[in-house]
Formats: sequence, structure tokens, C-alpha cells
Amino acid sequence: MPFRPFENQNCSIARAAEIFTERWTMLILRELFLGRQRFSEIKRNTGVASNILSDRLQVLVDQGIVVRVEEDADGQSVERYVPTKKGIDAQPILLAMLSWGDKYAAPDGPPRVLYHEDCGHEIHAKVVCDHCGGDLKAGNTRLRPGPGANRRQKSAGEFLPHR
Amino acid sequence: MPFRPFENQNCSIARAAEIFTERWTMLILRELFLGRQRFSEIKRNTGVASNILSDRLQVLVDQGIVVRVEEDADGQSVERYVPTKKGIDAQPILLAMLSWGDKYAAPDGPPRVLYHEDCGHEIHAKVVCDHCGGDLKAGNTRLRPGPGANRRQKSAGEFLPHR
DNA sequence: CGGACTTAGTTGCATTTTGCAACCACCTGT
DNA sequence: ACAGGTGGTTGCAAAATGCAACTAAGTCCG
Repeated sequence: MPFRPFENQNCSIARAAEIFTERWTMLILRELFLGRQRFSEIKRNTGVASNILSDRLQVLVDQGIVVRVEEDADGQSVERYVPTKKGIDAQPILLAMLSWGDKYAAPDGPPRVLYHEDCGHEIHAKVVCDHCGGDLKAGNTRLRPGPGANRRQKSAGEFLPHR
Repeated sequence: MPFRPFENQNCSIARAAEIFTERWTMLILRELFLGRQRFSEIKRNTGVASNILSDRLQVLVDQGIVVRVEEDADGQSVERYVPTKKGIDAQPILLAMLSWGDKYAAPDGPPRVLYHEDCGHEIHAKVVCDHCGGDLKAGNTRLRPGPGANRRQKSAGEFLPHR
């Protein structure tokens, strides 16, 4: 019986959080994006218990975030869990955590640095406006009720994301 | 006695996840960024139990992500939990979840839409290279060991974040 | 062929974390 | 004085997690 503490919130953050803030899930996705996509690799590299890993992978498969594929590598059949487009689109969440962790929780400097193939440079992920390309910062964004807002959200009107 | 399942991983994603993937923490931060910073407001809007809310706020304060301030609003003293710079720098994580949720978990359209004050447009958060401004996608980034890498990470060399 | 080893899990039980309801101290308005 | 709100704390039950043991299938080695 799955538990859905956020289910009656009409909120995209809540709905994403419901999946991605389950314990171990971000670490599992890190492994998948690093190309370590086999059950035993994930288990070894994260330290997650096998029953939990089994459960989390099942959730990700059920949500269409990863698919379980059986490949044939030199005569042996191996299982891989590979991210779908829906999963790949969650990479910004990982990158945002990576950036924050590098800045605030890496006493000896970043354990890993990210390189951008297109320009060859070491990068730090940055969140911008997809329309004008300008920085998105605490002070320069507003939230307004959208098409999917419920009555309460509509009447609440506009918010500043931060004050 | 706090529980630290990720503590022996030299990984910035793990260290960020340890804080931000605790249950309710993302919803609490959402409230704080929406300007609803009082204990009772957060409780009402998220539905979190008061003992849990108390615990999570304490963790955020201990980590220096928010500060508890006592303000004087027309004669009444009210407590507010307000994000520090360290907290505001976590906004990209929220925005990334918001984008993903709007795209994949908003059957009636986004409950809220984000507007960029600088250009006046409705926006979707996008993650880019801070050097050249190009998109960061699954296929065009690489991770290499950084200054804080441990021996095992150094010897592992370069990874593709996704294949 | 038998035995040891690896992979991909499942099962059962103990420990931790969470949810819930009740309670408390303090403040404010009537 | 008393009702109601704020900002919590406490105790107990329910759920999630961690751990070790186990299974089933396939591989490697002699």
C-alpha cells in the first residue's frame, strides 16, 4: 500500500517531490545517469538495500521514468534500467542538487566537475528564463494561477516566490 | 538521533539529497519561497503534522538554510522562518521540480505559471551552461573527477552522465 | 557432471521514521 | 473570565526502512 502524503495538493512541486524525494531515488537516478544501470552496480555504488532498490526501481518503471531492458552482451543476457525521456527530463533536478552540494557541502572542493561538450568548459548548472535567457533569481520571478489552478489558488492571485 | 544513510558518499548530489529529500522539506521550502513563512501558515498549506514541521524547520535552521526571526507586526510579535542565501540558492531545485511536474504531472495544465519580471514573459525554468549559455542536455555533458574526489573516484576517470 | 560464484531479486523480522491526537503555555480580543 | 489562535511538545500507533537470510537461474571451472 503506497503512501501519498502530497496527493491532494494541486501543485507541480508536490507531485514531482512525491516521486523524487523518496529515500534513495535521487542516488539511484545519479547511478543511471552515470551509466551504471544494472541492479548490482546500483546496489554496490549507493549502498541501498536490495528490497528497497527493488521497490524504487519498480516505482520508476511504473511512472515511465525508466524502462527495464534485457540486453544481450556477449552471449549473456543482462538487465539494464535506462531512463526514458521523462526520466532524462528530470536531470535538471539532479544538476540543481549537484550545484548546491558543490557550493555548500563540498569541503575539499567538488568531488566531480561537470564539463560541457559543446563548449569544452567546466560548468556550473544555472537556471534561466527560457524566453529571454536572463537569470532566474529569488527577486525577479512571480507565480500566477495557471490553467490548472483550483478555485482557492485562483482567488489567491499572484504571489512573489520570495520576500 | 538523526539518520544519515548517505553520509559516507563523497558526492554533492548525495549531500544535497540528504537535506532536501527528507519528507515534507520541499513543500516547506515552497511555502517559504511563496512568502508564507509562519509556522501555522506552513502547517495549514501543506498539511504536515506539527511535530514533523517542527523537526524539519529545526534541521533547516541548523543547516543555515533558513533563520527564525521574531518580527514585530503592529504590536504583535510573530515568528518567521526566512531563507538565507544558502536557502535561496536551493531555489533551482524547486524550479526544476516545478518544471518537471508541470510537464508530466499536471493533467489540467500547470496549477501555477511562473513569470519573469525582467522580461514580463511566462517562463519555464531551463538549465544551461553558465559559461556559454548553451543547453545542458543528457548527451552533451561529462563528469570528471574534481579536486575533492577520493582515490576511487580519481581512478574511475571520466563518465558520461548518460548513455 | 558437480560445486562455487554471480546476478537479480524476495521474505521475515527488528529498528526508525512518520502520523495523529491530545495537551500546554502564552497572547489577544470581547 | 473565557474563547480562540499561535507555536509548539509529548506519547502512542502505523508505516517505511534496514538487515540478514534465502531463492532461482545462469556461468565458470575443473
